[in-house]
Amino acid sequence: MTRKSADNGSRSTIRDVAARAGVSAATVSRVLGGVYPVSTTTRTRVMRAVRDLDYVADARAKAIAGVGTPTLGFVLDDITGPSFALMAHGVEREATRLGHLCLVCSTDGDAQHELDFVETMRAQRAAAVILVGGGADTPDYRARTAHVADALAAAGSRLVLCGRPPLDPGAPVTVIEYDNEGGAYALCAHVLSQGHQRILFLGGKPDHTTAQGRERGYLAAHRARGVETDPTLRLTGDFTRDSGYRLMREALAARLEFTAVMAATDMVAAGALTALHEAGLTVPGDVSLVGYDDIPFARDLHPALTTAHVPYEELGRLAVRTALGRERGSSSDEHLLLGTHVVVRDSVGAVGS
Amino acid sequence: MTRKSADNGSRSTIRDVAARAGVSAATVSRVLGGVYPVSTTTRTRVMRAVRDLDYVADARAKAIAGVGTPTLGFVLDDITGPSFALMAHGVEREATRLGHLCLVCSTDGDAQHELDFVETMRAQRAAAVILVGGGADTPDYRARTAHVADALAAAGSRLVLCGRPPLDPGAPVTVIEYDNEGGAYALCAHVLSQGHQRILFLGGKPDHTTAQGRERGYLAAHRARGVETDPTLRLTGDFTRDSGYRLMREALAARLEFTAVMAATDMVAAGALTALHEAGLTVPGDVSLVGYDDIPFARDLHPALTTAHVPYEELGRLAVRTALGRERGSSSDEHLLLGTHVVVRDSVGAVGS
DNA sequence: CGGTGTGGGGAAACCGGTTGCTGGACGAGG
DNA sequence: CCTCGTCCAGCAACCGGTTTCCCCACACCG
Repeated sequence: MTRKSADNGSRSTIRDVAARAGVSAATVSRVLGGVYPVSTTTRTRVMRAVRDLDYVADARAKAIAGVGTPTLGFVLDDITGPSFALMAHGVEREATRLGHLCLVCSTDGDAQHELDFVETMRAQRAAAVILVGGGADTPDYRARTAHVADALAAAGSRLVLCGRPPLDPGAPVTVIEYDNEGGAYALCAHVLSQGHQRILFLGGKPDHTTAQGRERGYLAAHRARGVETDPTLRLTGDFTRDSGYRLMREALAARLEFTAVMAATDMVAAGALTALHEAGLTVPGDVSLVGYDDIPFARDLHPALTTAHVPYEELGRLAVRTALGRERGSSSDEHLLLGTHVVVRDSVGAVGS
Repeated sequence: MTRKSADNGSRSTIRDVAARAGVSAATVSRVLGGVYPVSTTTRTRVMRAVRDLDYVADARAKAIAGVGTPTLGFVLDDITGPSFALMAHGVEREATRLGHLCLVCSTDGDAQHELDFVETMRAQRAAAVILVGGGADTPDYRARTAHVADALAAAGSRLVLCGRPPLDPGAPVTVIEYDNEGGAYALCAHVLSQGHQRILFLGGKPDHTTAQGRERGYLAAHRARGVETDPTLRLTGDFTRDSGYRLMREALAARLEFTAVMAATDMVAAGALTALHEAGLTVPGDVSLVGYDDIPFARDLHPALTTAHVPYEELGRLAVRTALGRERGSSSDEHLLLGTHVVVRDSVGAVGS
């Protein structure tokens, strides 16, 4: 009555199974575990007891004993964002394909929360922790992230930065980025090639590295073509749909002059598009528009959005693969840069046509 | 050299900390754990050792010992779907708010995979498992799900069905649904009230309960208004954007007669809208369109989509709350039904106007 | 018939924590 | 000065598994 009673919600232990099968716990473990020689009669008896009790071994106990499925932590800003969702999907698929469990946490941009979660993952002895999505690249950020990277590395785990500002070289970190600047450059060059000279840039937070990269591309494309940029055409907000909507309304209200809009994100572009429609402007007739990310919805906007495709799902897959399967040079800090390409749809037209 | 060597990637144990602080493991545990009386000098020594070694207690070991954060499992079809993402967000937020970890798994509609994951969750001794998203309501499904529900309940855990066909009464399951039929009824009634008589229904898989509920609402609204329904106007596909696009093209090619389209999903509506645009039809001028779900993107379609709002995020929150905080009647099977309401935007017009 | 090899299974140590119980040291009071 | 009570810390058992080591029984062979 003191223990081993199965009356309350208590799960049955391996010893319960052993007792029911009339063998020792060791034998049950061996039957279940694998390749140790066990006589057929014993095996059947044990299996029968297992089935009768509907026994499942405690994964945590197995983990502690050194056997068992490693888990992997996954942190993102907000699963609600389509690009994050795509990465999450990639991560999750690849993790389960490799037989890993996936602990997830969204931070809503709270850096402290993020750090806390990484600490939790360390306590969980996660095989790797994947941090996803851009952030502010402050010295403070670098220091703190480098510290958790060290802590993780010391524990035999690994920190993966995915589409996020890399740390100083030497930090035990795997970085997987995609080319924000290159994609934005190509995209902006495309718009410029249609004759547009004044392109409104709807950016993200000023210290957000993803936003910075895309703005750099925007600027570089102008420079390469010898087109001067007007600082008043560069607005900052965040990566949400509402930001795009609001920024666009403000730009319209301020009577800013532009013939094209480059949004830092497809979401921003979607909001901007709605604002344009509401103002009675047509796209691409009156103004051209491009986004960034190529989220699935981009083609269902009207007009279908010209944007830069980022292989988000593949990014997530890659993150877990490199995090887990880093055979050679266990401490080598890898850095991958995935390319992006522009996909032309219907939202940009030639100026003056 | 045999053990306790910290050379490889091995994390430090509580005994390492104890040794370094010159105390026993029990004392370290008590210092860290909480309220047990410990002298100040000992406490400082231990804390110092903890900091030196950057020690974090193994959460799995704690869990096994009966202390520690319970986790909770979360299964969905595909995190990429906006409504799923919303629910996932709600689940995750509420779980972390309550101090629980969140193990996630997406099944891509594979029932076997789903069952496997639930089994894994049982092995993890998850506090609850939340199954999200509709499925086929076959006898086989009921039997298998009921079985895992029993297994979970026997282990002191709980299965939560969220927006998904309920089991036979008596099964130890918490069901949280939203009113598919009612929402579809209201939505369809709204369309009918604008004078539309022939409404194309773009449905999901025939045996999918969510799709069925919405179709029932569609039919009931017709019946209530005395409008006859034409079976050839009810097409089946799935809940994806591509399905809507394809179905709409087929309907157009087949020269089906209709003045309005009711899509089973906003995603389906998005695809359908694009197909309509491509065919040179205007919405709502030539044909009216409604969706279902009120995903964030719905208002950025052009025209902004009239649809039924489902409180997905709240649904997720509620799921974990009821799953975890079921105080009274530990074995009572609860059943919650959340209401939906139609949100009118610009995609339906009066017929003949 | 006895020695040896081997297959099968149990006792016990271990994984990394927690906690009940015990006991020593120290201060206070008689 | 002795005794008693309190405070603190350690020993050891326990959580639920795995695995090493060992022993027993049996078959086989000389």
